[in-house]
Amino acid sequence: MTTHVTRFAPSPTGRLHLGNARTALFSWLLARGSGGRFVLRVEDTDRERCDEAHVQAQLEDLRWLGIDWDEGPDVGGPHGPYRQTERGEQYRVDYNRLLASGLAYPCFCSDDELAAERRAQRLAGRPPRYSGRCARLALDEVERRLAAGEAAALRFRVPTGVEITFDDAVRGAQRFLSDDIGDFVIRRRDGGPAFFFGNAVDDADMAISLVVRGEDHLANTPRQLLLQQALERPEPGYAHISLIVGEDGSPLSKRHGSFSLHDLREAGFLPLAVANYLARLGHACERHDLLDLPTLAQHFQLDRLSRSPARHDEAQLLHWQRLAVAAADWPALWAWMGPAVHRLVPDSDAEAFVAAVRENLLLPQDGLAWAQTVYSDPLPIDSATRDALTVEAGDFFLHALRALAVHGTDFAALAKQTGQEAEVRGKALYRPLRLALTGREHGPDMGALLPLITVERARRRLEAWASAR
RNA sequence: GCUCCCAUCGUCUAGCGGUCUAGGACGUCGCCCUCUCACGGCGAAAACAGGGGUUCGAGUCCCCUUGGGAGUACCA
Repeated sequence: MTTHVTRFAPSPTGRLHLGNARTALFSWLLARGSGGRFVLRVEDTDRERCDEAHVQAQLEDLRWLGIDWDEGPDVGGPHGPYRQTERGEQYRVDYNRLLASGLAYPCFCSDDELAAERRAQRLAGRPPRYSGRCARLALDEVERRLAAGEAAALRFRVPTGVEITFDDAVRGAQRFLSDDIGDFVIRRRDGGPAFFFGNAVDDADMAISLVVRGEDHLANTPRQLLLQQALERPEPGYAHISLIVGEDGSPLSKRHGSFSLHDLREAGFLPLAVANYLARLGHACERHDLLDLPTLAQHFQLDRLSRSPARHDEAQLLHWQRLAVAAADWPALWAWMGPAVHRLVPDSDAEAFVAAVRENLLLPQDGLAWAQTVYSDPLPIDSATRDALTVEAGDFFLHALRALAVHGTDFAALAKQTGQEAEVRGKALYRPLRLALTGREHGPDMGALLPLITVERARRRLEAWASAR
């Protein structure tokens, strides 16, 4: 098996999106599954939108998911620094090389001029590409303007009539024409590296063997290949994975609900559930059971990645969540349920409470609801519950009360005696008991629940019903 | 506009010219188990976007149409 050195290069402009998280996970899975390395690089060149808080938040999101890295801004490594804003030294060398060989040239065009140019091209039915105006400037004019302190960006001189081909690891052979690509900016007017440049140069410098990224970068790849060739740098392999779309097939966006990793976490999804879900979105995993990350990595295959966009599906996420909850141990679930539950449930009941309700939980809020059901005193009776019970025989709860006095929280014994005295069985026996004791028609095993409810609360609940008739 | 990518059950997908009366998972719906729900077991409904080719033979190869998506930025 090929050893993959992969990377994840987020731009810290906000929280980690579900799609980015999947890209990160796939990259990590490939590196770990092949015994390779995984590098984290921060592409923080957009000074307007990037900030340190976002960097920390994204690293935190990644760690939460279970992803770790061998090299990165916080752990260092042989190819650092791992923040693009700190790589000015590295970039300077390459800019000078390109300048010296005439492969790059300063561009003095203003944003307005550029916009006008594009508009005119569009109107004329031509593709909006840089005209190359500054590419033809006389050398002495360039020097004069530079000397006069005029701000200039740096553009890469794209060769004409060249065919750029590469073999995408998921999409196969790709072919692009250099004539379709306009000269693009590699250094911004403010001196910062433009995406195509920093991204391509860093991938080469950090010895990345496989760039895993969203399909939206597919058409960008020839630009980066051109740059790497011009700089005589090694070309990494590329794997362009399909994007995640919303349930309606349109690109994921705010209107589809919460889709940052952080939002999912806040909602109470377990990291293992999210990882298992993501690892199967657009990837045909032969295993259908809940897998830990190392095992997931073992079963992750590049050639089983789908080429078509994958829809986010809440039902599938919930499925993995169910399995993840079932697999978690009780202290984990207890912590997961959170302070609201901890306030209601006495510490001494914690383990028993989790054991009783765990099969009825999908999210922490479900735990809260059960805590309220068990520990509220008195238990509020809603009209639906009242209506559901009107059909029951009058003395039923008196019998139940007597049985409770004799058997305490032994639900099996309590039910048996109540059934005998009230002369009911099956559903006619268990339903009203459950309804009166919990206020709900469905729920955890009563044998486990009743000891938590305690004899005292159970008696008050039954009395309320006995006197209500 | 131009360039590129994509197209199998509702969803994620298997399928890499014959073994496909198209398989699995989730979801849905039955039945069983059961004090309820869930779990588990059994079963059902459910798809090759359309049209042309190529071929003895096409879900699988080619073209067109349609429908999605991306890029064409001094955003990544």
